Amino acid sequence: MPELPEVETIRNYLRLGNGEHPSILGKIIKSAEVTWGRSVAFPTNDEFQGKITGQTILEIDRRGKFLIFHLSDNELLLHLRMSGDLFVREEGQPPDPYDRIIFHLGDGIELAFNDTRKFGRVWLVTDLEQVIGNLGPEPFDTALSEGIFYERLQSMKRQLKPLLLDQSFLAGLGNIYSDEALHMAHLHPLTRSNRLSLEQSGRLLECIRQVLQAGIHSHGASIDWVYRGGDFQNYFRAYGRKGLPCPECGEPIERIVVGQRSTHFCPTCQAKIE
DNA sequence: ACGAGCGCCTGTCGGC
DNA sequence: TGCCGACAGGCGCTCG
Repeated sequence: MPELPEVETIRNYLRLGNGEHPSILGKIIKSAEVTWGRSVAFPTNDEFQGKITGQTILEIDRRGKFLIFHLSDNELLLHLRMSGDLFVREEGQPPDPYDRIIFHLGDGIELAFNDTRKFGRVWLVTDLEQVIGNLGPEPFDTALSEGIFYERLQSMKRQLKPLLLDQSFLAGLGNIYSDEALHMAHLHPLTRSNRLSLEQSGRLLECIRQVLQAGIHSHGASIDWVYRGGDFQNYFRAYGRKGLPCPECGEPIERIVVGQRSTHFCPTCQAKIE
């Protein structure tokens, strides 16, 4: 499900609370109840439950699509993949059938890692690099200049769409926001990265930042049965709009498959650069 | 170096 | 109505 804006929304929800419940910062993990073993990527299930018990949630960060819980002794990383979500609930509620891990936080509060499709994973480590060492730069990192971005694009001959989905190139974009960024930047998804001019690559970086910022501002996108709150789906320019008019020129949006992922673009606005 | 194909999972939707 | 394939916000692996 979630890409950078959705993960950021969940991070804020957990850090700040939402009126229904308070922030979970400062809470102590009394126990972790794992109901789907493979949700725990590292260490073993028993070690995970043993080590995490008694640790305090000091702070919650985000890196790309990863949530990072800084605990008193360890780092807890969480990746929601396609259908994962996190809910703070009062204890004693009937369990949801798709809860995979329940963290009991005391004070009658629990944090549920809910994941219909079971692709999501958690890690409990001492060194973050063990899990996120290969991630590319954070899109909003001011150290990521136009010049650096241009050089990174020039150094490869990748199709733009799969490249933007590659988390070691740039951390945080998924299928929605990469289609949206390419449409805003007027770049064809199959254009090779080394064909971009300095100006085009600068525009791409700027558009990536704009769509992510807009997504965060809308509290993410809500599609299908998953997710709550966000309304960025009402502002899609290309994603999921096959056959509907391009918001800029009115031509029908096309859908193709690239790297097994559906890809939406305007054949007029996003001409391919050979 | 790069991309295609597949596996991991469960649910929804549209067509016949 | 019932079945069946396509599809879904992700990613790691193997194979050319």
